[in-house]
Amino acid sequence: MDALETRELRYFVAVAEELHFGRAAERLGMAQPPLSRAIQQLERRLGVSLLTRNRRGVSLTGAGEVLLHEGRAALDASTAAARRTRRAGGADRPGGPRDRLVLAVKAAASHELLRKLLDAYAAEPCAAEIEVLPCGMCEQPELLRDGRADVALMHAPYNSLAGFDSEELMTEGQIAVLPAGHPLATRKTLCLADVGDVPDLPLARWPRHGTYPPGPGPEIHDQTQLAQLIALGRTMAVFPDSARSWLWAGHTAVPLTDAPPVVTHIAWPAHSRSLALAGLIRTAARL
Amino acid sequence: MDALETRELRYFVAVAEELHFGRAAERLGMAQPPLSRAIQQLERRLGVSLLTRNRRGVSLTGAGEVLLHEGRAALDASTAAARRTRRAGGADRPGGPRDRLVLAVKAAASHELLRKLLDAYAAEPCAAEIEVLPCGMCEQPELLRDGRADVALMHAPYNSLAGFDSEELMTEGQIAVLPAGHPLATRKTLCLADVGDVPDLPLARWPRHGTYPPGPGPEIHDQTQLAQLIALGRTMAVFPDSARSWLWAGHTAVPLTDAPPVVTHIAWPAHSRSLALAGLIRTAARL
DNA sequence: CCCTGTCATACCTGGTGGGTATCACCCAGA
DNA sequence: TCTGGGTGATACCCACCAGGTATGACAGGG
Repeated sequence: MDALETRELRYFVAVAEELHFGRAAERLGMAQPPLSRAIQQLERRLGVSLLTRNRRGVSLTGAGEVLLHEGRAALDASTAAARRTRRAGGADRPGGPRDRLVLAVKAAASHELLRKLLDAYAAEPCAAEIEVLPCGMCEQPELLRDGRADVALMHAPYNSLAGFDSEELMTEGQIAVLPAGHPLATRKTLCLADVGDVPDLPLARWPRHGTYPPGPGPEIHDQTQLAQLIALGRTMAVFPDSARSWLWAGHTAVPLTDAPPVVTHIAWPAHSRSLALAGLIRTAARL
Repeated sequence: MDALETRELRYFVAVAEELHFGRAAERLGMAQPPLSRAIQQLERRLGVSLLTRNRRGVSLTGAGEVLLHEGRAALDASTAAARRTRRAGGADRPGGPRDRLVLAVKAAASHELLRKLLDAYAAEPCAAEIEVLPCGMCEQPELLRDGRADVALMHAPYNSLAGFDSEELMTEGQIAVLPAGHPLATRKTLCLADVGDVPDLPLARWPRHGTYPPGPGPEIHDQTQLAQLIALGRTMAVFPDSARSWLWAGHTAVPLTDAPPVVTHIAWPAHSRSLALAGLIRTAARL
């Protein structure tokens, strides 16, 4: 049973995402006819039809959907192989560059825990060099899969730990971050029902994989913007307790009594076998 | 950051496993010179040296070890993409073949739980077809990774669930399976210390990924052979409680009081998005 | 009915993957 | 020290095929 060529996967994923041969070809930096032919050959090789070419455009068959998912995973694995190999390059020459780990952390996350972790790890004998890679609210899994990161701090239940190994580091409650002047801000505690549907303070919406969930709240793309909008009394947001560290003067934090606790994990690709990573995990587990 | 071509990975993995260009080329069905050149090109492309060609043979650098691991994973992902796409082929045509799931199960496992699961699932409306794939004692992860199976029954702590999603199905104790006439077989219970080092009954050894752990016991490669050797009084083995279902007349099972419990899980690749699979998992979780 | 936008087909070309022949090197053994 | 077997690297050649251009087939929309 033969593996698909990376080129075939790259082509198919482009077409499946664009649902348009011309645009896909442009994105791939090639002409449309060879792309059409390559997809046909792929379909013939697999003995399966992947796309239905109906009048005015293209759509995916069931098998096409499967190949889109699996193909993305395979491409990620392949680029991860290239990246991690490059990063490991030369690290075994004595006197060469030291082992190096890339740790993905939400840019918006509190840095208390992170600092503790980095300090504790740096004190270890023969610790590797840690490069901290700040990322968005839910892109750690992607970074781990395609090899841009080796290990990440994730927050259940916001991030899914599916497919990774992980260790639990910390559990905390959640707070509602409100404009200081708002009536709700005078309360000692709130529950989810209180904050879910406040007409003048619709919950801000974060993008998940590039698209925003529906709802009345404003669309947010970075934390400063959110902080601004809260201070202006336009929106509110729900965060883990440790978010108190970045609150502004115009903000008020009120504990949410019935919000699910947020659990910070350190997570890494399940098949990792690096000594440096094992050391970091051991350090983290001891915190 | 470009993904590596499948061909490059296949070549490198072959060389890294054989540590010999000639044999690797033979295994790949090609001549040695183009293989040498391809590996050189790969090293140049990555800007990293992967192999040290010393006198009399080849060995892996640190980066080479990384690429061997990551490359295997990428190749598995790629063949999984091909296999799963082929399997999904045509399943969306009305009247075409139904959706089909491949369930990997240890050939030696008791079939009580499996039968319950299959019966319950078959009763579901619009259940997919389940193909049961019997496998060895620890190859389920491999089958899931390279797409030969979609879902598996695994036994913690014998199988590692790392990298998969899973649901717990059943917990059971363990027993020692002994020759009926042996003095130990008269005991009501045993503990691990009792069975670990019996001079005339060394524990049988199972292969793990093709190699046998060291020890005095006989090397086993299938369950019938093991049953035979136990009945002959040459060895003993430790199994989950449900293994009682295949005991022979000449065997005696004695509960182990301090052996870790064996937890049967249903496990599947973390990124799966198939409706049929979701149905099977729901059924399993309700058992 | 033509025009436009889409994907497929036909045909050509250059790059490259793979083959054969051979070299360079290292160690073993006489 | 010479020689021979076994290793990976180099030189060179060829055929195939990935990719390009030009064009066709077909469906809607004005």
